[in-house]
Amino acid sequence: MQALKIYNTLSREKELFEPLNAPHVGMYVCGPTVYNYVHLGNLRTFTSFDILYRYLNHIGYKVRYVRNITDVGHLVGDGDEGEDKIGKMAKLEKLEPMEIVYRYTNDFHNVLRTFNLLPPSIEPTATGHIVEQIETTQILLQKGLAYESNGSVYFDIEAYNKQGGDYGKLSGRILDDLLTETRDLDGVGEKRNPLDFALWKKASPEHIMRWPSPWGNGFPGWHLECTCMSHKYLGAQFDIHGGGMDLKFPHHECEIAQAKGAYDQAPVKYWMHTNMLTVNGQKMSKSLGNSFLPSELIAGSHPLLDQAYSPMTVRFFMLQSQYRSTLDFSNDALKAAQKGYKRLANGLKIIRKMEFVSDETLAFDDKHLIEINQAIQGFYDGMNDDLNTAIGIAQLFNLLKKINQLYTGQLSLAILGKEGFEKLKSNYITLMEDVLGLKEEKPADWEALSKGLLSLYKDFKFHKNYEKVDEIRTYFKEMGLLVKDLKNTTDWGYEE
RNA sequence: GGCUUUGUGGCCGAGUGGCUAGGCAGAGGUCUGCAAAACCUUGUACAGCGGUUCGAAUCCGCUCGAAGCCUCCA
Repeated sequence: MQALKIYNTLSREKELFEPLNAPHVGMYVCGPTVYNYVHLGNLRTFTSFDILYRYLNHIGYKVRYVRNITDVGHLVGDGDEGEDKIGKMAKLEKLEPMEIVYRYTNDFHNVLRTFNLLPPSIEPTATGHIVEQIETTQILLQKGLAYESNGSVYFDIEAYNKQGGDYGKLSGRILDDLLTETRDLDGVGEKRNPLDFALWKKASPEHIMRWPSPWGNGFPGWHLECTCMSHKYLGAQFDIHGGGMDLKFPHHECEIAQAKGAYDQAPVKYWMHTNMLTVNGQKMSKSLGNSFLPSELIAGSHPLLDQAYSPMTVRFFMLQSQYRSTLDFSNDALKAAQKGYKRLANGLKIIRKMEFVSDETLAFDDKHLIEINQAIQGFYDGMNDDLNTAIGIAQLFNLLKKINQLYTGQLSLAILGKEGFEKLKSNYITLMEDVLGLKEEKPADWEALSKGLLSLYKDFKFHKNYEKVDEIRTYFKEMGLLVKDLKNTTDWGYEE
């Protein structure tokens, strides 16, 4: 097993990853609120955890990866007073909330598939776990860590900290400072303390999404779902919890408080947070209006884009930086990424078809084997150091050099030796495809090629070179297609 | 204002006490019908100012710049 180190937000240090129940690993990642299309910044976070998931699997762990879908409870605007995001969209578009949820859940899944992210083991939804959320709320009430107020239930942060809680530890906040800052704010309303957050909210008469509860009709608070679902599927304690940095406070802080309060133990061993994708130095976010949809990127249809970029180009671009660094989006950077990715993809295409051929007349030189081993080791060293995909990619380029040398005949297979070749081939393919998830993008539309081929066909036919004419017909036939000689033109069609 | 980061060559982006990151772009070369690709060679970078050290881009301090969180956000 590789000695993987990951940066734990809780300790602010890189720690050796030691699962609670090796070889099993429990991993929870905060998924999207499905009230709108996911943008590129969201995608970066999920891509980072896709790498973690892939790498853990690759080095032999059995991972249960839970990533939720938030389909209720996430409110618009300030704290606990705003409208439900999904309910709002439903009203706006005159649709059922569930129609909103499904539309954007489908979009989310399509995007992730396009960018070659593996699906999680379990993808639970908040609305599917109302019962669990009510139960957890009851436990917290019983323990005196929550209170009911006008049909809503709030988590009592002061009570929690008096009982030994450490609200603020994850994000480095000092409770007294938080209290001082928020004391001036008005509109505390139902809450004893402005920091207290909703576990259960009473539904106003016009609120669409509502469930019966011991406190009347209402809906769960946003932070609660993650606590309940991670607890249900991963247990009271699990290994990894991830999400974007912007969720550290208050969302993850609240999760810790709820779980510790209800189940008396710190829920998570390693907290991981991914950094933001920026555009011209500013965080990409919907409210700033600088976000791209993945579809706009692929189509090149956004005013800030010079051209279209393929999904794997974007994936490569993201993997060139470490997940804890901000990554600034720019056309120049993406264009450079495109060239880099295409080079790697060419390597994949080349090595996949290459087989070892021995040649007794050439002497084996272990220099190349050593270099290949170093590159492979370098890849693992990089990945083991808090998933440094930038180093991983750099090592892939070192392997690529050998592949290209073989391809162009500047290095012969015999000199490299069978062991070196097999290592080169299997590692290059596995590390690139399985671990980094960078696959070949084959041209989906072969219209241009077929046009060229038909043009040659016409030429051969005109010169009565029927051998070549038949050869071209065979190429089409192999794809289930048929060349058709029409009166005025030549075309292809599907073979019936 | 508080908390947390961050400032690397033309661009992107790793590294972090002494040893080549890598990619893109640029220059020279090999190859080549032309071209492309590929390969080889090529970059005296680490915001500024002090300090610690035999030695700092890397540690410490200050200054300046940037970002994130503190309110929904991946």
